[in-house]
Amino acid sequence: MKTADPELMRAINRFHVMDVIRRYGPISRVEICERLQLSPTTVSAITGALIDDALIMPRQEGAVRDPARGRPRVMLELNPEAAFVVGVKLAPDQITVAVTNFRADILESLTLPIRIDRQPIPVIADLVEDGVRRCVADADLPMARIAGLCLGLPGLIVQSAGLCRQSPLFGERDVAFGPALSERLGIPVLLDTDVNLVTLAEHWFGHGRGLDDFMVVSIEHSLGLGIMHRGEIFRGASGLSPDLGDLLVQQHDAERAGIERLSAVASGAAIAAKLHDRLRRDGEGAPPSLRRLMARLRERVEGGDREAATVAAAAGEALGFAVANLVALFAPPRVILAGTVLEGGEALLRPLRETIPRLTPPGLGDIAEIVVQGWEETTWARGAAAMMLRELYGSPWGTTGPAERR
Amino acid sequence: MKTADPELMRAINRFHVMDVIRRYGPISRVEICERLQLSPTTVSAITGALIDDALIMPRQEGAVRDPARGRPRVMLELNPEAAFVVGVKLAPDQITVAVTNFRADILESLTLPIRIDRQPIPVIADLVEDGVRRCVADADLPMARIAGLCLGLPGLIVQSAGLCRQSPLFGERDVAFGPALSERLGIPVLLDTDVNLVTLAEHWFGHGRGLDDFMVVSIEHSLGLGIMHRGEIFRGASGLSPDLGDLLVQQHDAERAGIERLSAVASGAAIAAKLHDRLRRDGEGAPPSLRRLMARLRERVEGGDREAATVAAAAGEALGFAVANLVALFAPPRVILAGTVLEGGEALLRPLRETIPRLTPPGLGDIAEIVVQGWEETTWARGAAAMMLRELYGSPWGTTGPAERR
DNA sequence: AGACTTTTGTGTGCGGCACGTAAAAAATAT
DNA sequence: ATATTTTTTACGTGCCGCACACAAAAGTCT
Repeated sequence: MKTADPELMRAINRFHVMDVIRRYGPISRVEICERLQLSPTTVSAITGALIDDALIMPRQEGAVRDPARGRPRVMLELNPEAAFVVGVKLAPDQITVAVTNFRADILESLTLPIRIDRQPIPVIADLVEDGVRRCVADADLPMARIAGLCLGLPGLIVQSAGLCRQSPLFGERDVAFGPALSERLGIPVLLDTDVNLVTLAEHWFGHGRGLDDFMVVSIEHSLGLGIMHRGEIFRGASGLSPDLGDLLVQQHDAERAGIERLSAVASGAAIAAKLHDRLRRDGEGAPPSLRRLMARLRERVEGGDREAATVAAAAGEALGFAVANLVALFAPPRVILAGTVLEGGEALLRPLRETIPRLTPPGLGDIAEIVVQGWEETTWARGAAAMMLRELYGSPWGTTGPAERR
Repeated sequence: MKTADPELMRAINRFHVMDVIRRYGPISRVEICERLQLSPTTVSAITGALIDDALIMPRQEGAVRDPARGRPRVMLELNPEAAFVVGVKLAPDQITVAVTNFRADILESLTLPIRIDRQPIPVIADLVEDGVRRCVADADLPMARIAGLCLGLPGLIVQSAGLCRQSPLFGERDVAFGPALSERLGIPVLLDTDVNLVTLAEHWFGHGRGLDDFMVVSIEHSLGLGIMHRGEIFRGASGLSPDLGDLLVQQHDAERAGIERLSAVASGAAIAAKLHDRLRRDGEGAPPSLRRLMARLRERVEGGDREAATVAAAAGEALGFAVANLVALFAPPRVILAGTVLEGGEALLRPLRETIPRLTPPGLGDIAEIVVQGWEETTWARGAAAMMLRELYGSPWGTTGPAERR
């Protein structure tokens, strides 16, 4: 923790004001005073400075109040054009790019269904750079107006350094992908786990709104775990976010009992591998995308394919085991399940839903509520934007918080 | 997070100065300036106030410096008599009480080998009250000079409320033991998990010194898990500390495969239960204390008792599994193993030591260093003192940090 | 040896900045 | 015009940092 000086004090309060305007805006100065327990003087000074910086702007209309007497309130809101940011998500089979404004509204997005899995790093960087430049151009913005970029990908990431320690997408370890992109595009680049972006998005706009503690489990090609803990994204000691795939589970189906990494049982990649075998045996080709594959899984299970059902059930139970352990540790009031694999249907979901309460410790069982979040391509993009915007808001100590539903 | 005002600013800096003096004291004002990057003016003002409050005191001697020229430094150090606190630890078979001064030096301690397990709550409270009053009297202090008491016990504790949600020591749930004791003794009482006290003690004085991230696994009657995360004791969402015993493990010994709570395999209580059967069968009486029991376990294993060895090995492996999972989540640079059960010897320790690196994810394997801490009765007592002192230091946001070895 | 210089640590006015209180000004409804 | 509510302005307090003065010892010159 830093020592305090007037500058820090100002930064803290300025950030709070920004944050309240983002969450509850349009909002008047008096209301900000109430929410933050700051004096009108301070609020006026800070909002004045923010208006001068064009980060927020006043709006005359809409100042309704019950007894509409007295001087009308001047509502303040974020200036959507104060900054623009780019969010990028890398997955094994696609690159997605989105441009948002200062309110994390998506202005333009672009999906490239390209298999980047195991491509050389410079090639991936090329693809990302092209995608970003194209998307920014489509949004009718010059690169100079882009304040920053946030890129999410699966793996072990040291966010602070923009370093990818390890990822299923990269053949190499310890890739400084953040600095490399920053160099290419000439803008600040944040690197983070894809699931952390979704976690932040859920916090600002989704099921995590109003909650300072919740957990997101994403089940795509890789498994991801995002933890919101006391309003901050939880990162392990080295700044590494925890990797759900590295958790160990017990296999309790009889044939091969033993300890395995969760990613070997329940990830999209693992399920795909097991299903590919099955499909090939039956003379079917492998579907091109994870989404298609999951649709195929569901068809098969509904068609009575026992083997496919077993694969799905094993995955669901293993996930349940892991989630129950996580609940025991973090006691989150809500667990959000997300990811393409959930489209595999009830064959996977039912065992998962049943296992979690069964294995959760009795004292905590009533605490965690399980929510399944239909995956929207836009969710993560807003998350990436939010992650970058949080930097721009100038947070003195980290995360911000959820937006009010309006 | 609070909004900032000059008062908070002062509180932050004042706390920092206190903390630096505790960690590195005796220390001169200049050195404080260097460490905290505060101006001499500020440091002088703050130390002046602290001296006025008799929390710290100057000391002329010992102001050595390489080229011993110029005005000699006035060293500042904590005033050991600024406050006194009491630490209490409850275990199923004993109550331990210690009185410490403002530097967490133990002045007087007292161990009552009483089985409190399942006694009615008021009886336990009586015993604690008596023990505390006696120990304070032995330290030649009137109760009025005791600034507070911190009590550690196994179970699920909501520290902020002094509430014991659940404990192996109490027959009831949701016992407001903190307020009850506070009422009886007329002093502030903090309630916390016993392992959190040890964790804080390790941070201030032990193997966690200088580390902002580490984990403590305590293996006594119950299993305990203490996590130091970014210099703060990690608590789950509801303020509950995670309970290691609630973690799930796979039993991979053939006879009864399946999912079990770790506490059913590796806790002192579980081992004791299994061993009692064995001892009774052989016509031996059950040893009175956990420590004795563990000695017996070791004798047996060294004497070639296969069944005892199996019990120990199963416990070790299950613990290893759990710890490996925790390492995957928190990536702590160090894991401290502590607790009476470790005195059970290599039969338990070896499998534990072997399992952890085997199951730790490859990317993190080199990160976590495993340390076995010989259990000292004094450790937790200093922890309890530290926990209470931290409050007295007036921390604006939580924990402090390690002391410098001198 | 004694006075002077050098060196370093500590305390004191002063300005800057941020917050808060109180009162004035602004802007509308009655 | 009056009442009411919001916002701004004027002023006071507290804290930090700067520059400087003061304090105390070691070295140095006469």
